[in-house]
Amino acid sequence: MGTAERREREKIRRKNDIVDAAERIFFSKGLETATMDDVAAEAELSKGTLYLYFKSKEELYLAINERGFHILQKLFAAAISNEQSGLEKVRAIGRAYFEFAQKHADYFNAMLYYESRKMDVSEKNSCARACEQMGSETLKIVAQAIRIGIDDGSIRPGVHPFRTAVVLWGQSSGIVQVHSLKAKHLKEKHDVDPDEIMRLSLEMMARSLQK
Amino acid sequence: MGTAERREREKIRRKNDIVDAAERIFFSKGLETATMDDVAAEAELSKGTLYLYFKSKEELYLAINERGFHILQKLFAAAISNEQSGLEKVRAIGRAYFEFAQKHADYFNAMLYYESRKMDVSEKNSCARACEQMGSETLKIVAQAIRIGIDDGSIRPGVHPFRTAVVLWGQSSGIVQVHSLKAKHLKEKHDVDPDEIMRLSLEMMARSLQK
DNA sequence: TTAAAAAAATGACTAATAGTCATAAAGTAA
DNA sequence: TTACTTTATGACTATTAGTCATTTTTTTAA
Repeated sequence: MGTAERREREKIRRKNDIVDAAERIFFSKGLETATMDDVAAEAELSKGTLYLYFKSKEELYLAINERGFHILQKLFAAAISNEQSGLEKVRAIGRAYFEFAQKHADYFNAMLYYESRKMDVSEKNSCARACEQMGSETLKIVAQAIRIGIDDGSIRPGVHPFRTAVVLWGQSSGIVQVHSLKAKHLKEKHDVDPDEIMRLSLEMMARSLQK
Repeated sequence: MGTAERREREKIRRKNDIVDAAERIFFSKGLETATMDDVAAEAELSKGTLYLYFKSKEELYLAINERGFHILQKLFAAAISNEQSGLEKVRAIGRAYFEFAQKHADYFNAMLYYESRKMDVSEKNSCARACEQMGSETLKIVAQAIRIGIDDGSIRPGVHPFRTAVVLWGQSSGIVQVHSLKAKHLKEKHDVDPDEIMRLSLEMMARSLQK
């Protein structure tokens, strides 16, 4: 009889429902302000039960991060397939990342929150592993696009695909962070349009791959 | 009589001593793990007195950040004056930033911790203002170096100095963050030398300014 | 159907820690 | 010496992550 299997399915569904509730709470109250009691109430569960499914607040964060990474990966896959040349693929990935940060700002901020913290390797949480794995895959996607660009001549030869992918990823993260965290400041104090900064950054990154 | 003045001086010295103690505690225990009781003990003060000088843990963090910004600004000033062409000045600023992140990793991490958090404008703390002010000045230094580069021909005309400065700043932040937070991961999982990533990033940023 | 066993759920409880405040000590001025 | 001001204290409160003994529900098997 499939009792165990059914229970397994229900457990997964339940975890999903909890993450749904956690998102509603975390995204509306802010990651730090929201409490586990809030999440338990929103999920219509006792606190003890909540901890039965997620053994810490961090694990809940990470489950949300994992969802964010999934969205991002899909956007990247779509971006790549829509373009011909390698350079255009790389540009499209950059645009997709910027789009993600804007249209899925909640996920982006949640991911930013955790990415900017040193995570010990010892924390071998399954979500953490999944996120790390997806990060690596993303890098490989960019490196592959660069390789295609070198072959089709849209990217100058001599660039090291993987290392360059890491650089582009880091640079993009920084710009998107600036856009997300300093948009108001840039606009009000320096009369600079944050979207223009993102476009300019994309252009400059593309330029550094050409010639 | 200069009683009030002397008291003012002593208050500033005391605040400094507290920040010294806070650094020892925060830098050794980690920003989140360290407690205000720890800091009070290290400063040989009661907790109540500590709160007389800094009204929150965040204000202490910010006082540390302010010190970090000062160091960074001095490094930038030195970097600029050591180079001739505008492009070389910009490169030197980039190198100085990377150097700061490595040689003053504690300050860098403290700054990163707060920079990556949305700070409300309502929090009109004096240290927060000072940090913001220094951030703006730093951007102006970069923009000025770009202007010099356009004039002396080492940077292509047509770049908008201030916007480009913002882009370079954002990109550098991202790369330095990657270097700081993912160094181990890059080395172990991808066999990539983090320092090489920083050098490559500098080279690519410089390339995007030339031609 | 029922009793024993297993799994899931509960919420009162603990521990940790940021921040407060009534009280006391030290310093200043007359 | 006395009245007043500033500085210092640490016991106390409030909040919240995480635990655990107990209860409720579900499953299994006779």
